[in-house]
Amino acid sequence: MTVHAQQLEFLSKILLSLPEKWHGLEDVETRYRQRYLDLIANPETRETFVTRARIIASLRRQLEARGFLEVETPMMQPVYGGAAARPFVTHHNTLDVDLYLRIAPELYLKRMVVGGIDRGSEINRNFRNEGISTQHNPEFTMLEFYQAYTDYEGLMDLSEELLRQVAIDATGGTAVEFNGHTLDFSTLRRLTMREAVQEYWPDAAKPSMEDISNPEWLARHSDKGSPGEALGDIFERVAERHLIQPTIIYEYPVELSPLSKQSVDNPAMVDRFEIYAAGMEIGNAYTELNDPQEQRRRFEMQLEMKQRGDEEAHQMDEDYVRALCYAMPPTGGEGIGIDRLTMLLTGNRSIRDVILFPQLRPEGAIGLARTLRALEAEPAGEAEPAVGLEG
RNA sequence: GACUCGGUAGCUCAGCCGGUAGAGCAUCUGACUUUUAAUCAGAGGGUCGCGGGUUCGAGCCCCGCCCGAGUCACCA
Repeated sequence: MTVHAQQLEFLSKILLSLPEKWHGLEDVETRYRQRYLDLIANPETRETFVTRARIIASLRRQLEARGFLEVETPMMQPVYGGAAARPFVTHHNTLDVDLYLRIAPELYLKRMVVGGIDRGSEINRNFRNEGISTQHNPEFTMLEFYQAYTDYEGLMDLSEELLRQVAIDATGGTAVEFNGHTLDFSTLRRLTMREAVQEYWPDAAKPSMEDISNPEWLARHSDKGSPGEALGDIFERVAERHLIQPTIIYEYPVELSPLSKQSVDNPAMVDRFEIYAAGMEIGNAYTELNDPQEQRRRFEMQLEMKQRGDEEAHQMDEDYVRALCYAMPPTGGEGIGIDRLTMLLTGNRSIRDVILFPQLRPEGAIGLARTLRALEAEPAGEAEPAVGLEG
């Protein structure tokens, strides 16, 4: 084919050479630091972010169809809460107050429920001032949704429906390849935390369910201060990494769950579950504690833990307790980590591969000024090809 | 924070026993005119992550540091 060009217009300058086409850009540091090059050179990177958008759109569509109102709550909070994590601190000059970047939107979304918005959701960033790993970025995206007049069992069913459909919308089916495993999102297996400890106990001599409820047995197998914390500790060490297929783990110890409602038949446990897949926690849900007096006691328990040196213990949130005093209906609430879910549905093993611009250590001087000056110093005839070719 | 691995041209990488820094692609120039990474010829392109040390001589050996990845710890 021959093109008879009558005019040629340059749209933009390109001053640095692009990565090679055949191998693409493989250096992971460059891929993260200069994501624009990664997107240009590696089509599969672009595809990951297209899929990420489909995942979020699917969740939005499904929640909207069920009557959830999408809202936005503060990212800058005078009191941080809703999770156990160290926060980032910033300062507002005019008000002269320190504010925390939120570690979770939970307490505001439940204030919303108190106000009569019975179904509400939020998809946005949380910030946690903690380690960076293949599963942790300091800012990450969380879907949280709250539904009045349901409980954690209702949320188990809802979670199953949401995840099955989001897998279909993102990948075309419910079977997803991840790290050598085929994950089946058509159903969620349900196990109690104690059942999981028993099932994945490493020795042939498995503990009985009575053992796993026995404070002495728990104390023997963990150095944590309370039976509940010990159970959580043992579960994480024994079972968590084996939870490859999407699984619901339920019945959590009350010590680990200051915002969850206690089980009717066992006050040591709360009506809470987490969703695991590929050995990762991707969701967390519970029947919300809606008794203001009990909530105040739980916060006080957290304050004691803080005084004993637990940096991640919950702060007292007086206004939240005040809100509960106006009555929060029985409510179920859930959070799903969008980044980790995207990892699973796109086959990426690092959270950095599903966050467009992940957090990295500062790069230091780039030294581009000299390069640009050198290019400018070149003779105009070489640097600027003729424009306006006549055919 | 600990351990392991890595950092050489724009990109992907090689570099032996310590002896003049290489290839392919990309870029530029010329030729060619058959689109599906890869036609031919030629040219330009390097603070071998940074700093010290050993040595006649260090990309290579030693020490320190920086950056990254992975594993572990942490992240209930």
